[in-house]
Amino acid sequence: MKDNNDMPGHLARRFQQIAVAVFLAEVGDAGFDMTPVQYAALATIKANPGLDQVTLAGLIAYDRTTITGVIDRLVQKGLAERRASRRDRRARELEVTDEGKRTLRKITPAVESAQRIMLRGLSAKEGEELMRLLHKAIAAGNELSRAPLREVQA
Amino acid sequence: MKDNNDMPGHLARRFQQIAVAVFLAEVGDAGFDMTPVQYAALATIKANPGLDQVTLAGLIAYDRTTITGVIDRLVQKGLAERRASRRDRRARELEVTDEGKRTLRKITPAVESAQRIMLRGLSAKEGEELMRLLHKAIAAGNELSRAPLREVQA
DNA sequence: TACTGATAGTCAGCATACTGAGCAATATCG
DNA sequence: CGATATTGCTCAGTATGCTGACTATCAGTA
Repeated sequence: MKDNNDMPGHLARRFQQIAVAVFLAEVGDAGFDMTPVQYAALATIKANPGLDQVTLAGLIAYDRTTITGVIDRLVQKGLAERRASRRDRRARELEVTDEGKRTLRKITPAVESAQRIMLRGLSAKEGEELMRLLHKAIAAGNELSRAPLREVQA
Repeated sequence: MKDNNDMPGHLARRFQQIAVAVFLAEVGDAGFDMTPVQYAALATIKANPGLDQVTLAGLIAYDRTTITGVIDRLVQKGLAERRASRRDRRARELEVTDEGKRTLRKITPAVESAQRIMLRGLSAKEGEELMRLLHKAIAAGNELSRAPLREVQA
């Protein structure tokens, strides 16, 4: 009888659950109110100023319907801006505000600390191996979800 | 500049995202409408007939407030029953119905197929190593989430 | 036994995620 | 050019997951 705990799907869920809890705890202790999803979106906007929502979704593998709400909240907190594009009036160009940049700078240590904590049961070598295997499994399954990773076109 | 894709938290999210999509696709193709969370709950009730909701939550590491809705849906589909306990009038005893048992039997091949697909990018050895590392990381982080795994007391 | 604390379950509220539908704008092709 | 297809975004609806609060009940103790 196969136990739930021997199923990769169940382990995936539990690891993610812990990862989110650790992230929120570290970031919260540092005095910030931001989710992992919001952080990834904000950091990606900063690295690609002026990108549109679909491109952002592709870069971090979010569903396009999820991005809408995430950006709503970043905008509402004053960390990002959403402007109509002039080249394509359907699209919204995204920018990080000055306060968003300040927040990103100050929050980074807590984010990095969270990444260490969620691997604290593993040696450095095991941690790297886990990352490698996750990468490989994800690459093979990328197209199986509605929100696959998409590279930017040059 | 550390990329999102080098952060274990982000990889955890993506792997889980793919795992859920694969599960829903396989189970849906087999003609069933069940989520990974519902499946784990139903299978665990079947393996521990008469258990209460808090114990169930501990066995699969769900939050107790999440369990309520999951069981609501299992009951609504006619797959499980919720009865008041006679020993403790606060508690609800959970059972799998006959149809729930039939469903579990018939759905198992699709569930196992999903587990294989989500590891299809890895060799058998790599798949086992990924499971081992996830187990180890999860064990170390178990107490960091609000819904840790709890063993049953004998 | 009365008081205190802990426990089982639910609920409201918020934040992902997804399905499917729809609108507006752009791209493509006959 | 005009019909059609595609694309960017949003919205309604559903299902996790969590925080925090609340009720009912139970357990332990003075």
